[in-house]
Amino acid sequence: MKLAKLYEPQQYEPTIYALWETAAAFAPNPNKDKGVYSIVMPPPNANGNLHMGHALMTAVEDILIRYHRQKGQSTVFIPGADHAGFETWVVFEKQLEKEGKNRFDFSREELYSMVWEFVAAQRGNMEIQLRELGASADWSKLVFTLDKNVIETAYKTFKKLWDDGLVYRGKRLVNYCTKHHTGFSDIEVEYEDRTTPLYYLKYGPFILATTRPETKFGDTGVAVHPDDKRYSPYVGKEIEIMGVNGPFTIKVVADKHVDPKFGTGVVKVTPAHDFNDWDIAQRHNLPVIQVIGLDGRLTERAGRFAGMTVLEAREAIAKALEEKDLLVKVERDYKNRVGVCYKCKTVIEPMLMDQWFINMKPLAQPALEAIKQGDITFYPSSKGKVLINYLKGVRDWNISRQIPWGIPIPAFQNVNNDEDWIFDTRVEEETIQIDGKTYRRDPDTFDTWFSSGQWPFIVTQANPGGDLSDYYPTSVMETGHDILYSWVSRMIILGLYSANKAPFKDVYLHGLVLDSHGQKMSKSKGNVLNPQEIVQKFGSDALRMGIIANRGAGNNQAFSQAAVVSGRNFANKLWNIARYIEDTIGDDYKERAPTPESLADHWALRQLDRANTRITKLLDTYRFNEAYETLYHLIWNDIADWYIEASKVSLNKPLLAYTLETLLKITHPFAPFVTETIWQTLKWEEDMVINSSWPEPYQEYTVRSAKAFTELREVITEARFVANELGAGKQRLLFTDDKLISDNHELVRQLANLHAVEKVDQPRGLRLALVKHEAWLDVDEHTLRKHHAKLEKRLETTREQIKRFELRLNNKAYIAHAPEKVVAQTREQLTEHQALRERLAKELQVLRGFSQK
RNA sequence: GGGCGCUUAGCUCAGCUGGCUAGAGCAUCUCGUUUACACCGAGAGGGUCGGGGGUUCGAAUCCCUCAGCGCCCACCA
Repeated sequence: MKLAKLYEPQQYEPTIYALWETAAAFAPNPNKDKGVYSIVMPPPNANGNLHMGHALMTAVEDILIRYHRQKGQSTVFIPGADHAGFETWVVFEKQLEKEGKNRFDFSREELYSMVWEFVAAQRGNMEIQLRELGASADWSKLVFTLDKNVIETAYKTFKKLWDDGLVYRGKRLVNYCTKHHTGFSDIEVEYEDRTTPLYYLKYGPFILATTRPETKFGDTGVAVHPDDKRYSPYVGKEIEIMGVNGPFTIKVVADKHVDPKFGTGVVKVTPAHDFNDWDIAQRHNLPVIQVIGLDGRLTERAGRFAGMTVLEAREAIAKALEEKDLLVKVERDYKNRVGVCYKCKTVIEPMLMDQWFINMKPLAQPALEAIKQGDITFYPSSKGKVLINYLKGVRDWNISRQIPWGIPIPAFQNVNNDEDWIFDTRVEEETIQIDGKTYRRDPDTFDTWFSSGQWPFIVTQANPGGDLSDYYPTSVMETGHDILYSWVSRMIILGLYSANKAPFKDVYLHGLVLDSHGQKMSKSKGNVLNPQEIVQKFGSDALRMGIIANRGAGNNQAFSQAAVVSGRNFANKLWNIARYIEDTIGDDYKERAPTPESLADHWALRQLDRANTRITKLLDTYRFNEAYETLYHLIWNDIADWYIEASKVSLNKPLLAYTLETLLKITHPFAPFVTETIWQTLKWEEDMVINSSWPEPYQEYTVRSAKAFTELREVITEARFVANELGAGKQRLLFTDDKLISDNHELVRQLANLHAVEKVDQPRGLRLALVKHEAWLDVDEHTLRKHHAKLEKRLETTREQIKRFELRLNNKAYIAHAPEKVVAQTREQLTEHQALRERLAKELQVLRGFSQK
């Protein structure tokens, strides 16, 4: 035998993957007669390692890819690697710090090439890991997010937005991390509940509450609600305030933003350091004064407090105010929500900066319509609603980042005129000359999402491995639900804008893979599971099946090692089915004519056909867990438990071969390695299962024979059940004149583990509670009596069920309204249960007879 | 405050357009080494589908309501 007793995945997986790769099995079929199918892989971070989320992502995407490839579509799975702008920059800068270096000691070019080397050293790891996960991606089509074509396309789009007036340079408040020295877009900011003191200050004639006394040097107004009678005399007036650095005057404005019920109903307005205050200042023409610098320290404007950090200044100023008797009280345990940097948790400072913004409203409109019209279908559908809700309130997108690791923004500013900006892609030059004027380049880079938002059309229409335009729009975008806004929405928006078509037809969103206790995996908690370790331990197929089992779309769910173990066992089960078949018919058996002979043959063909139809339907609707469950039951409960066992009594070699071949084909998307290993070990016709065709519906069986087999199954199951209950060891089964049992007595004997199945003239012993057949277990009176109580209980349940069916059928409305099929089914059930009742009652009578003796 | 979910067996979760006795994996109990498989086989127990109301011949599924939990967004001077 070629197949070992135990399937040990580690022994085969690398070889199998290499086999596919050298055979170029992942390349799209040039024949597009059956249509095209494409998935663009969300590019993993080029310098990182894969986590469980990637394992789930790969499982789902690769199942779809392999399935559609087998269906004969020209299928491509396009891999990518992400430079991951800010993410990678954070890791790099940390390392730089460790070496005692500072980013400001280097030029942009120097830093860029340093990070490039840093990433290059790591690159390849994640590609190896994707291979381990079995991703059948076409590696010749891999795109790195900093490839020339990517940058060129990003520039083209930026130019188009520029020309269309959809991108603008604006001095705005942006979310700024003072540790990482960069601004963010609105959706990148995380919010946390923090305890902050709430200071009540004397402010001229008012008392007002603030959490940020350190910004008071930037105050340019005081605001009250327009309807607030307490303060209406002051509105519009300039009032004098005593401050820590002496008196100053300030204007009182009325603005609806102010909540009269909060604090004292008076707000100081600091336009340069608060988003709402900025808005108030815009509405009332208040000046803007910056008192916090990009380094997070107070500026000269703060007088003797200049140079202090925000927190230092807060304490110092509060103290100074107290000394001047300007501090009324402090609420120490006030809780408020503050924006923090999602990497370092530093409090985000709203900072007045010149940045490039994309005007989102006009761009979001077509995306909204596309989703509403159903041009894009979401799985789960609720995520479509979430996205619509987001797009309706979408705000302008800040795409400038003050980090060197990314695509340089192709814009230059006239050194003599701040307002004069031009588009130019000569970003490697610090300054350029045009018409005798000198322009200095923008030192910033694009937000990573600006280029990755164009990913689907970049990798299809500008793929360095060849034109893949025919594969745009892609078939489905599969990614994590946590990047619905940051990525999926931008892809839709920019796809519609640049390529005039939504970038994908379907969106399938998976949830987070949590640890076994339902906690989010994170390095700090130390609960991160490494997919590689799981693969090493249980095999790639096991991880794939374990991670999709019992998992619905869009929901976060705990990782279950038990499910992976179950997947490993399942792979082993399939392996052993193959072993049995190899042992029975040899490893080079070629005949596959699936001509059913025995009842089991007919039944097996029907089960295969039914399962195949069902799995096909489920995969077409992204119901992976149900598809897997269906497959699991087909293989384990139908084929292994029944058909293989039945074939030991009546062997049909070609049909056995056909069964295995079909199983390998439909299992392949779920368990690519074990199926290919078996396929390669047995010499099947087609060279590789990855290239095999998905089985067509096959109905060359007779339903009557298939049903007859299910009746035999009932006989066997009942015999097993009763024998088990009696606990009296191997039994003898008797029947009078039953053709089905007579014809299949050996099958019944073996599968029910009986001593013998015999035809008798006078039955004796315990009659089986069967509806359609009469059979007895040849047990003695003593055993029979023990069984009495159990029989009574069964009769009782049967009676209850009959009552329920009768009740339903006596309901005229039910007969009138329910579909005929359902009614007929109920009638049938009633008849069957009535027959069962008769038999059980009769049996009990016999038993009572014994008891009375 | 706005939006989106979740609550089903001891645990983790499936259950599509309402229709078999509500399912799976793991766990539990009983029996079993019959050469494909102990990563196994045969069998069993276990759920008033969060509570209440409604629509319907029929509700885990649709609607309302209450309770609990979670996520996202906005606001928090």
